[in-house]
Amino acid sequence: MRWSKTLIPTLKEVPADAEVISHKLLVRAGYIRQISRGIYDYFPLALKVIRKIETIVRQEMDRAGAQELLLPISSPAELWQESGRWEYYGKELLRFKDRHERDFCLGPTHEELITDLVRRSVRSYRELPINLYQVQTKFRDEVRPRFGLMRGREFIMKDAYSFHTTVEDCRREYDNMYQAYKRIFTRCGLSFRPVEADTGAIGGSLSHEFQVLAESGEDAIVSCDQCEYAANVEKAEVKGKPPAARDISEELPKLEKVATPGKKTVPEVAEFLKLGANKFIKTLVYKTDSGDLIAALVRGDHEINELKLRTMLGCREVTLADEAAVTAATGVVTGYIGPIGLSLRVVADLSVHGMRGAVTGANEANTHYVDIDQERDFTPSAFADLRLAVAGDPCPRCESGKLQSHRGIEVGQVFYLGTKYSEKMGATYLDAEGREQPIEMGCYGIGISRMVAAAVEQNNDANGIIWPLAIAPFQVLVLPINYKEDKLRDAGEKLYRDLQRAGVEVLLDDRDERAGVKFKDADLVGIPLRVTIGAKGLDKGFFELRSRRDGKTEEVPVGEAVKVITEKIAQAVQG
RNA sequence: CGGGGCGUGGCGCAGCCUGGUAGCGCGCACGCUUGGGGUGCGUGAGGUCGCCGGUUCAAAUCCGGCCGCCCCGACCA
Repeated sequence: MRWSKTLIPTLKEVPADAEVISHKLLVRAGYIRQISRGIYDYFPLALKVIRKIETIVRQEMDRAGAQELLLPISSPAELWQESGRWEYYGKELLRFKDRHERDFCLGPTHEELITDLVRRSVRSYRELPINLYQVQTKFRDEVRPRFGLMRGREFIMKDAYSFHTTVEDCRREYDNMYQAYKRIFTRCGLSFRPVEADTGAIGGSLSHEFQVLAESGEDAIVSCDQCEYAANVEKAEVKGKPPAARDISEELPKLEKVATPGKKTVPEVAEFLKLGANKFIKTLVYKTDSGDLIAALVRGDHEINELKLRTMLGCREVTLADEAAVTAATGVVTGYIGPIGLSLRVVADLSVHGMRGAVTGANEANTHYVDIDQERDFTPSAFADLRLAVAGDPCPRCESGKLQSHRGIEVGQVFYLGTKYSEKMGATYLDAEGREQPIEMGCYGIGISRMVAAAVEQNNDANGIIWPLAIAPFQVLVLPINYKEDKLRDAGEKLYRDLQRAGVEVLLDDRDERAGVKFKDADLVGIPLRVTIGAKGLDKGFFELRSRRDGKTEEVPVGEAVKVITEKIAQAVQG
């Protein structure tokens, strides 16, 4: 393509509403423009990148045995009512009515539609397994869209759903998809890590996320420095230690109350009593979705993982209770709550088990207990792994490993769903004995538009974007320095034609702009290879071939340019 | 939803406190100039100052309401 005929509205100034680097660069380099919060236009270059990613995704999905189809973006409420998600999904589901006042929504994901499709078209075990996928726009009315393409409300996603007769076969497909995903992200040139994940609103019991490692990532993940274990912190298990053995002869100090006027938080009381936060038992009162208040205990230097708490309590939601509710239920102001003599149900993290010499609120204002011996002074209704994993924690899988923490951008997720949707929606098949059975399901998503942002987060410098070759909008930029000079223009036009003929994806900067402008735009836009055609070089019979990534420039004889470039591309695609 | 910030030509901003002619840089158009990292000079076009209402002789500026956008939190495949 010709630059002069392509809409690439580059900007000199950083847009005021962009925060992360990918958002800034994609806007500045003329790839995207915001139309409303979390909703963007994709300019021609952005669409090229998206198409490149989609192509890789399609090739690997097809190779893995999946088939592509296309489901509608809007769907009637009835299907969502069947699965229960019309209520469950809440405000994130964008709803509207048609002219007949019938309820509809824009699909945030497509389990309902695909399950409906399969139940109406698959009858026999002979037709299974099957894996169906689509690449399509999704809409989620996110509470807080942000960071450009990283968390949009409208975004492009590849979603696949597989259907099986047995759990084993479904697990086999899960692994098949896991491997396909590794190939996809590798081919796209991303540095990523698969991690164990929570299943969230989709449901199911086994899941991995594919996280692109980047500082700006919204997800915190931990990984073992010795073994393969890696998990989203939401999910990361914490290995509990059994309480230290008791020395019978040891004289334990008695439980005692101390005045802690006005000191409410762990850091405040710790400072006041000159004790480490790890001597504290933090008591947090949560409200469950059924309205119950429960107290959750965790060691003072740790944080409660609300997901673990929710899972343990078997409820959909837990929120920190507000102060008024806490005081109404316990008669104590927050900050001085403690498990000893508390009227609420108490659950405790393993870190609290067997604590001695501990400090916690005494359930009376401005007072804390000190020298608590957990086993002597109180017994929670249950101990469980309830805290957030942190860097330095022992690995839950291997003997000697320690966890490290990273930030990641979730670009893909695979789920084992089981029969959650098939049972609710009556998606069944007849087995060899003629009995009706619910279909086992898995689902597998990739955030295509988010991958664009993730790729830029991982591949940029002070001058702009540096696309991995596999997903770059063009492989080569041909840049004649002065388009008014016939010699340079002709050489540029010829190379452009020759490269196209050789199957290279090439953009020709045929604008009558000064060299500096073209160079700046070239760096910003991030095409991996640049051929600079200047008078000095051309007189000596060569072009300059420059790598956007490392800035290295080599002189290539005019006659060999196409060969050198095609070789370089072939080599990069392979490697 | 809670907290904070912002809304003035296409983009980035000043002006607002202390009411009276709407300004700067970039970009854009034209001319000359320059021609290997955003060239220089000149001329020019382009703005209901987010919207509605109020105060006032007079509102970008003061007051009220609403809308939009950004950040933090809650939320989230």
